[in-house]
Amino acid sequence: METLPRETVVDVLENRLREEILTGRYPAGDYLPTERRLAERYGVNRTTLKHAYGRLLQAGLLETRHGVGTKVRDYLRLGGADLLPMLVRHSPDWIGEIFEVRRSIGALIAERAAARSGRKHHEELRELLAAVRSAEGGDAVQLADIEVHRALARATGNRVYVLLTNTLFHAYLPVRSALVRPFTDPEAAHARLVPVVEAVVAGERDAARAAAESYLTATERIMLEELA
Amino acid sequence: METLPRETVVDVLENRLREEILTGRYPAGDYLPTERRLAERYGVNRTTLKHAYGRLLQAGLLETRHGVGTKVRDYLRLGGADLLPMLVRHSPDWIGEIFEVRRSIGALIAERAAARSGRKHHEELRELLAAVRSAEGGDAVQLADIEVHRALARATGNRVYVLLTNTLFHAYLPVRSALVRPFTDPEAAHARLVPVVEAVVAGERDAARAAAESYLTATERIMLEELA
DNA sequence: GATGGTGCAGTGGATCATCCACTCAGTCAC
DNA sequence: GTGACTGAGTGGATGATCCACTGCACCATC
Repeated sequence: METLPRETVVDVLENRLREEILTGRYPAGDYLPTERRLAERYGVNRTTLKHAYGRLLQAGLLETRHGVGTKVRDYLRLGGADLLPMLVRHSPDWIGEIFEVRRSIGALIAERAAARSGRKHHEELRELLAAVRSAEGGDAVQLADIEVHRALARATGNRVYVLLTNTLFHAYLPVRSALVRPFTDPEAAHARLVPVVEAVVAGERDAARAAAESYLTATERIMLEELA
Repeated sequence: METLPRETVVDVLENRLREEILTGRYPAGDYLPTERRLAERYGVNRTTLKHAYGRLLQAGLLETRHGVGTKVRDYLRLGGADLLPMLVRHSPDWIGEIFEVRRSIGALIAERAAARSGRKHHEELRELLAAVRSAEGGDAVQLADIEVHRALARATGNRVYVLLTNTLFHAYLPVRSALVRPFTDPEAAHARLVPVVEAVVAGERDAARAAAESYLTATERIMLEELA
């Protein structure tokens, strides 16, 4: 059973506003119209608008000052990686840059995991790797694959790598369905991952780094073919 | 002129709720009390509570289903790096892990910047480097230092590195004042950065990587002495 | 003319009461 | 059994209202 997310008014309004900001209709540094005016323009209640504002504020796109107004932040300069999902949704040319970073950090993680992981991690990695092979359907394989990468990040012993892995994964989310190609064949997906896990389990840092790099390069190539 | 942020009711409530979640009073997976009950418990209006909820929802700590309730997400497993600021505020032992990642990624950025940056970047780097030396006061030096790192990230030509740098910087923010030690002497701070910028400008990848690594290790050591 | 206080208009902050939409479990006719 | 229905409880959305804050024009004072 899957719970499908529903589009609330606030969701729609949030997306609309974000789009207007990202397209430059409301340029960075500019003040937005007043809440009362904007609410009227979009045909919603001011309270509703404020809920949408709250999210964009939390996301780092807006900046509010009581008694003055709300302005657009210079998000490209000051924003964090959590902006990526919305940036990708708005203009997919981010994907290439994300892939490059993913490749470098993935290699880093594999190396650290090889250096530091313990028996518990190794067992978990092997289990999750097996799950990739037995998953059915590209979607399930892709998710199983992601679980392996999460486990690799955990195996570094550094929780920040887990969060970073999630951040980069979230960045793919908006276009995930378009990136399912490398995972249509469970056997192939499994085979590509094996060298990485084996090198990590064997504790061979350089091999792990190299294996991760070539794994990521390979899947990346297949994905980009699809997008092109 | 500096605009000091004021604590609104929503701010206070948000922090309070976040703290209760991070301390495990409301464990991951559990449903929170209903909005009406919680609002009453904290002595605020339900609308106000919803504003606070909105932010925590956006931050990935909560998950709401219409007609059912609001539950705590498994943020440590599924959350992104944007959670770091609040995690650090709650338990500072994250700092060590953040430093390690910062070091690796900083080295990565320096290497890429050395490989790809152009004359424009070089000029900007030199200017910002000079600004470190002429800054007055630990706080200003620290900010000038950050600007150099932002510029290094921009010099990679990959915008994702800029966002990642910001994310890691945001993670320090809650304890920034405690990490000002390396920046009390502008000359010393400047001198530590020089090798990094010079290697990048010279286009020497390995030297840039090594210089960044040793720079980050050095500042990190000074910072950690302070915290201990 | 420069200074500093004051009032006002406009902004966002917070609340309240109320209704709508959704979910789920229990009920009941079939 | 099966399936439609109902009601209680949940979050979603609204509109009206008041509060707190900011910036500026104004003006008395010096």
